[in-house]
Amino acid sequence: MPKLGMQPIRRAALVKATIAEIGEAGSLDVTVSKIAKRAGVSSALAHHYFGGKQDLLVAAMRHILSVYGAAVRRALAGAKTPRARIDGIVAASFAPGQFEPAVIAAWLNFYVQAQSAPGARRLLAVYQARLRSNLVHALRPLAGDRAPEIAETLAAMIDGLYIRHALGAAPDGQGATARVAACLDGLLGEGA
Amino acid sequence: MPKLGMQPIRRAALVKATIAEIGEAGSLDVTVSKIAKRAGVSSALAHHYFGGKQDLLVAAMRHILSVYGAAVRRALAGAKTPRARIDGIVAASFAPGQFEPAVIAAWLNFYVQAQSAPGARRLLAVYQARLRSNLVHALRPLAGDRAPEIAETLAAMIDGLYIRHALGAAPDGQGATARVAACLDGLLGEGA
DNA sequence: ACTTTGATTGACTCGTCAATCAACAAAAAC
DNA sequence: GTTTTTGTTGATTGACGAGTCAATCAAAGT
Repeated sequence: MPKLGMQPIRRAALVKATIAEIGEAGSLDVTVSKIAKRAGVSSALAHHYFGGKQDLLVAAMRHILSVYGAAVRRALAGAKTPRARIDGIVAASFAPGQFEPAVIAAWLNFYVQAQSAPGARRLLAVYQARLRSNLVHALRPLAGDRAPEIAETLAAMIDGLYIRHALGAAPDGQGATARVAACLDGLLGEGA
Repeated sequence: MPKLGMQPIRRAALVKATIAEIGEAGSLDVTVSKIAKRAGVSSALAHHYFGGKQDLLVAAMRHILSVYGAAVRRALAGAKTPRARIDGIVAASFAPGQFEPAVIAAWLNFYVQAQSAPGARRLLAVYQARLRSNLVHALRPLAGDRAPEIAETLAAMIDGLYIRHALGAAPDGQGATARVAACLDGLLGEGA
């Protein structure tokens, strides 16, 4: 079987298996052996393609974030009006895919990691900055100078609603979108 | 040295040490030995007073939540107007004590635990329900029928802003209180 | 004095897991 | 046809950590 060009295939499989394992465990307390077994290889191979357990976990987190980033970009591409841009960002953040157990587990553990792991903190900062930038850009025509602070408020609402829906009874984002919209209307309604 | 009535003292010391250790590690990946050493006792004693590591961690989480609950209750006691009640809840949620590294670590890991540990999930549900109840009660005179949904929105904002401040550059809650107030004004401003 | 009882520990067991290594298989290169 | 490169694993190691236990110590009760 050992054909050429296995590297990217194995890496992808291992990352996928890592995410699945994290989702099943709910935490980063996963073993390399279990991951490797799920990917259909030996644990030694996981160490071969990734330096060690840490690198595997980082790669998994990075993959999750890149998927989310791509969804946001896709949502923004098809939006013409400022309001549609905001709605797109919100919709992407509350898309069904974001509420898969593995994705929820990844995000929550990412927050935990961001406390102490400089790499994770930096990555989180990048994604938060990008989100804020997108929101400010969309809000500028609607709110003028108040765009930055409203963006911060919306970003916090997105995070807060996500966690509440992720850990609450409703396993999807139903209602969250409407709640953000109502809040935005309220904030835009009152003049400077 | 072995006097009588050491049980509560040791338990308290062990809980305190556990929280400190969690704060230092940033995660629940702490060893009983380290905790016991920090509390000035042997690891065997930790197993003696608590059944095992799990119980120790649960006790620590429970303590953190009870401290927060007490702070909220204290804030509500000295508030007379509905608006003062809301401000009190918000102020308690963003009090300096809530942003100590150990407390932040506890909350973030509590979210992680709530995914899969039924006990943690139940505890979280209780505290969220209590927060929502307090908010609805305070909002009723101000918003009438819309109190429940506005409460949900405020609760999400509190959670979201907390996480952003906990993991962001600002290690305190400065600005968060004002942002909640502005959002609330917006939501109350527009009629049904 | 003697016994019971709570407090306390050091030493030990047992399991787990990350990481390493030597070796083997298959394809490619020469 | 040999050598090199790439893919792959089983077995092993070394460390670490949770939980147990028998034994010790000091006070309180009788």
